[in-house]
Amino acid sequence: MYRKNVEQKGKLNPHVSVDCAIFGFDFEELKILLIERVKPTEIPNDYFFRNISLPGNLILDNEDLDTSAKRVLRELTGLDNIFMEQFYTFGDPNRVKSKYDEEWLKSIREEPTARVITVAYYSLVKLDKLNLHAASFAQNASWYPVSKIPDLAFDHNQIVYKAIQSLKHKLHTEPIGFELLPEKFTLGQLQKLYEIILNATLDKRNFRRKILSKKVLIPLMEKQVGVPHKQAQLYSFDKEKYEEMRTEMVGFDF
Amino acid sequence: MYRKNVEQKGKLNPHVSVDCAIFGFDFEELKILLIERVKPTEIPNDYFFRNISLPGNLILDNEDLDTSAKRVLRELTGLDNIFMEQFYTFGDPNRVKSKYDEEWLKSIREEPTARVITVAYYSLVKLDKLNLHAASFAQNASWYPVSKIPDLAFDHNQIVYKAIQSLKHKLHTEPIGFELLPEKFTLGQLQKLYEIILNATLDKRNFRRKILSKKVLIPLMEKQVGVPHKQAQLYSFDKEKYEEMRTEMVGFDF
DNA sequence: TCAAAAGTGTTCGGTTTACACCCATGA
DNA sequence: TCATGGGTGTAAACCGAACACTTTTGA
Repeated sequence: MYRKNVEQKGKLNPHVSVDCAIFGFDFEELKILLIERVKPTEIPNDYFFRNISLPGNLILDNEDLDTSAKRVLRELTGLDNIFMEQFYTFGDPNRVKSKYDEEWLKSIREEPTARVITVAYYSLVKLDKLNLHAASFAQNASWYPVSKIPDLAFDHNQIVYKAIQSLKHKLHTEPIGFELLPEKFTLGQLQKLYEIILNATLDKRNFRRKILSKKVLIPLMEKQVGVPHKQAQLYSFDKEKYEEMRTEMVGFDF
Repeated sequence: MYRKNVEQKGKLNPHVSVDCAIFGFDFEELKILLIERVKPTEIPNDYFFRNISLPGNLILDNEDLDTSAKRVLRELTGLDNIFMEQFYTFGDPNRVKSKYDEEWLKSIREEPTARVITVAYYSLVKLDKLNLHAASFAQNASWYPVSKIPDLAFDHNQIVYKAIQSLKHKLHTEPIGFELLPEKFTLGQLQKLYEIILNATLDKRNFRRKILSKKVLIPLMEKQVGVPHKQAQLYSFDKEKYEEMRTEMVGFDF
């Protein structure tokens, strides 16, 4: 059914796929969205096997790589306009690592033995925008803390590792943290996000000073409600202003 | 002949290529190595056309992407152990931009209309190690200043642009400048390299202080000779020490 | 009244910047 | 002797790091 769904939209290119490392932040941990497929197997005394992997798919033959990655995201999350960036391409001829991988490919691909290279993207989603029960939210997708990622199919553990590296690096140089937070957020939430992704503890006063000095946060006329402590000022990210500033100056460090 | 030469080594994968942006530095400018192929054409009154492009080739079917890029480099320059890094993958279905591109593909490819996505690498070579007259230095390859790059085949102008961006970025965060200089170099040469690649002027005293404070340059017992001014101290880059330091600390800025 | 996070300034030390003159060499 | 790049120190501005207490709220 999955295959059919895709084929309606064009001819699959059996040689190139995209895989997406989709990150979310729940104010506690950095999470990654993985899909699990269960398939009966012919191996005796082993009637099912689990195939946990990154969401991804073969590209369509008339489709740009970015478009393809966006499609994978939309099919899985129902979301458009998600922050997304290509970070690396994996092409080890031995990417298929186990008998399970082979079995799995046989069950979903027209050309299961074709060599496939995969272009990997990471993307950042605002969890509050995501409706996990949307009809479009297909398959057995679930969020895993990046600190507890299981054994994945193919070379996906390696891809996830590199995705996290790239994310960390990007967080140092561009204001992408906001992509993981709701439109309205507190400085405390932002700080926690930085601390968790960078795996460091930051000084509250210094962090606030630094972030506010960038002049890309808009303080809202609104405060947090329903928290058992002092209500924090809410801010939103001024993307337009940031884009302006970025074109003017070089090296806008975060 | 070119095709045959490659096919001896394995079966070509007609869907994926690698392209290499090879940079060199002659103490004056940053240069890039481009190849030019001239082919008779059937277009009336237009008996030849020029095809200037990045060196690149289809990958072999049993070959890793990095290996493939190394092969392209070795076939062209005769050099092994060159600094090399994958920076982006280009997969626009309309990468073939002109009638010339189509013609060219027809003359060299088994499947000239197949869609090809290309994994792009940049690499840095020490010009003094390169023997332009080596037998292995095939085809009409020549160095172009990056400030004067002609119209290239396919989407290669775009690839070059992104390669230069990546190189600049990398130069800020890692000591890759040494890869473009001879083993023994002066601080003046190093500074000039930074100034040219980053397109900025740097203060001599501050530059020296900063570079020397990293403690990865070994002052040699040797001075420049044959220059019509004071002879400069020669240095070499202590790669081992740098690797050590890098694993210990994070964020070794250049 | 308690727990939990919000909010707020100052000091210190290191880093970055700006800046100018004499030196050694080959032509 | 001239043109060319090599080599050097210091002061001021700036930036990052460290650090502690009061406030507001809901439970």
